Amino acid sequence: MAQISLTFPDGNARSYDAGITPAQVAADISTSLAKKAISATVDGKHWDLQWPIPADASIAIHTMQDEAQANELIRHDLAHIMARAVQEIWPATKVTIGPVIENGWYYDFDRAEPFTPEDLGLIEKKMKEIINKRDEVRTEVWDRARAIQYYTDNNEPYKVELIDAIPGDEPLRMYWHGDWQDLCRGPHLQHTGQVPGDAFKLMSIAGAYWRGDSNRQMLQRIYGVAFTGKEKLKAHLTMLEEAAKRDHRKLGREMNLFHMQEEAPGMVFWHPNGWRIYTTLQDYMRRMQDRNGYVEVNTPQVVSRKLWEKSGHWENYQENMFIVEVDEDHAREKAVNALKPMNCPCHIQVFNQGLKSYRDLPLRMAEFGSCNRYEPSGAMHGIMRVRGFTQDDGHIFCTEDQVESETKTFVSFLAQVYKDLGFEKWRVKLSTRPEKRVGTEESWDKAEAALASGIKAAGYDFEIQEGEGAFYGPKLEFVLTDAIGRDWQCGTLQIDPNLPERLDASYIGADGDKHRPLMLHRATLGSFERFIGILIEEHAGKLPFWLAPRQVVVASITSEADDYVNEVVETLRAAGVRAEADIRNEKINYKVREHSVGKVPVILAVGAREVEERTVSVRRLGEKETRVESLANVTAELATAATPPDLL
RNA sequence: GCUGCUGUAGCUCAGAGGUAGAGCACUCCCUUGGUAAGGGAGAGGUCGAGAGUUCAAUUCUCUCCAGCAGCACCA
Repeated sequence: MAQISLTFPDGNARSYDAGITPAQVAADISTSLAKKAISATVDGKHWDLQWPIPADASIAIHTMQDEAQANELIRHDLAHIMARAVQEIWPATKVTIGPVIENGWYYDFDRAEPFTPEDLGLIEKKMKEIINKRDEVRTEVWDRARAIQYYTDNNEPYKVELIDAIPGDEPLRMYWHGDWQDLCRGPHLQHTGQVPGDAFKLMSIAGAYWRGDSNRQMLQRIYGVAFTGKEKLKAHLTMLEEAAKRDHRKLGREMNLFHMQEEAPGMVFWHPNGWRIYTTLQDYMRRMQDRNGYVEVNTPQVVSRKLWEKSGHWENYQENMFIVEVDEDHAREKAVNALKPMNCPCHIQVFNQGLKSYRDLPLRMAEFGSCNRYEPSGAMHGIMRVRGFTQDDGHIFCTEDQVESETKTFVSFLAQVYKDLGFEKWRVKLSTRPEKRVGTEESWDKAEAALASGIKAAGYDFEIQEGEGAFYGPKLEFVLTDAIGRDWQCGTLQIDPNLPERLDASYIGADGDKHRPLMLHRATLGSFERFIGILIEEHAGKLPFWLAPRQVVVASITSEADDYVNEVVETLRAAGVRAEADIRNEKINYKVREHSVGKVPVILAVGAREVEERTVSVRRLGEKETRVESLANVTAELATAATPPDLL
């Protein structure tokens, strides 16, 4: 038997027979480790204790203390245990796939009857039974023909299809949890009893397309969460409850920011408080863009079909457009228009007026552009995904050589904006060439490289989303996360050589000839609607003072202070602070509670003492203590806090 | 758009085949109270829309609309 050398994390190496399993290695080290071992990492790969190690390798044995590996195994085993439970309860159910995801797993089933919420309880109970049985987990490697035959015999067509889709003809790994079998890459635990029976929970049932293809069968997906211990599960569930309180839809109501109603699905009715945030943000963005060399324009909402035909949207985007037909009786001729779903074609129209010189490039054109898109009904989400929205849009007309430096400039600009708005964590994704695309490989190489080096030059890292680019060019996505961890693309930067071509944009070069500019689509916030939604969730409604729609409430403690309250409000307003009086006949406790719930950052309470001393009692949102300050000091302090960061 | 669920007062929700309730919010009165809900009274609803079954439907059935979760979509 050949010998192999295994190197442990501490640097020591031991010699074993080739084909030894990590379970045997653990047993060789100590009986206690053999008991506690759950898996191994062999040459960087997560390795089942039962898999033989063929050659020299590095090895680390894992126990439940290794959170990452333990979670993966627990969740993966639970996926199998859940599928087994479902098939034991409803034997006609067909199984498909069940991967580990963040915090848990899901498994997709094909079953005629829909699962009900009550079924989740049944399944959980059955899962606990399986865990208590401590059934052995076994694995074998089968050749494809045998596996296909097996699944055909067992009437599991989805598994057959999965095998067919696995490239090459390498053998397949099979796993058993007791008598229940699944096709699986592994690794897994050694018996079902290793899964903590009190640290998982089935969360929800939802539809999901087989293989993510909306033309195919809709399956039923069950989601679960699982952790290494029940305290961790509890902490996770508590976190979800807390996150729900930050939901912008809930806070939007509580802070009286906006509403939406049935008659205008996907459209926002902004209330005074919400609109205050919106305009404050817009004023800030306008100043920032002015300072960064943008020229601002404004273009029409309703544009003839003819332009959309030229731009290609009529052909490729029509189902997402609001088509506007003018009534024949009132129009000279029947005209078909569409509400603009994006601003780019209009910006090219502005660019195309008059001759442009290479000296004009890069030309940074911005618009707070209102767009309307007929989004699929199921896609809408509060104000984060809507049908009517305003982008902080901009298009940079430039040459190929300018792309990298424009990218760098834009990323730095965006980073400053996000920082000013209180976002520490955001991610950049680079989406590369998709399968269906236009343009040469060479131009894609250049474009992708220009974006990549532009981000690096600005000092940021990025992830790559293979094949996720637009058909005309690669793009950057700047992603923020909402209260419950869903990603939202906010900023974007896309290289587009296509639209300038279609709409015949050109400039005169140094050589006196006409040239085609490139167009960079870019947005920093993305849309005011989505960004404000994210902003609310990020700050749990407690916006930075300068952005807060209501900044200060001056509340009287007794009616004798009413005149002074009004004077304080006047003083603050004169200093540029959004202040309002609350001289209602209510107790100070009541007023403090109400304005705290309404997320007003500062409450100034005044009673007889403050009137006498010309002071105010300052209470900041989220703080218990109050302090008494002179009116002059507080006014100066709040005036500074109310100043947008770019004006400080 | 697809699967499932939901729709009752401004908000959060209860309710039953016989015509609707609570708490908070709102209005008025009493209370002038020192930092997260003082007390009392009052007003408020075509029970998402339409059709069907029934002596009778807000309740049961169907269709539509909207929302929620997930999937798909997001040049």
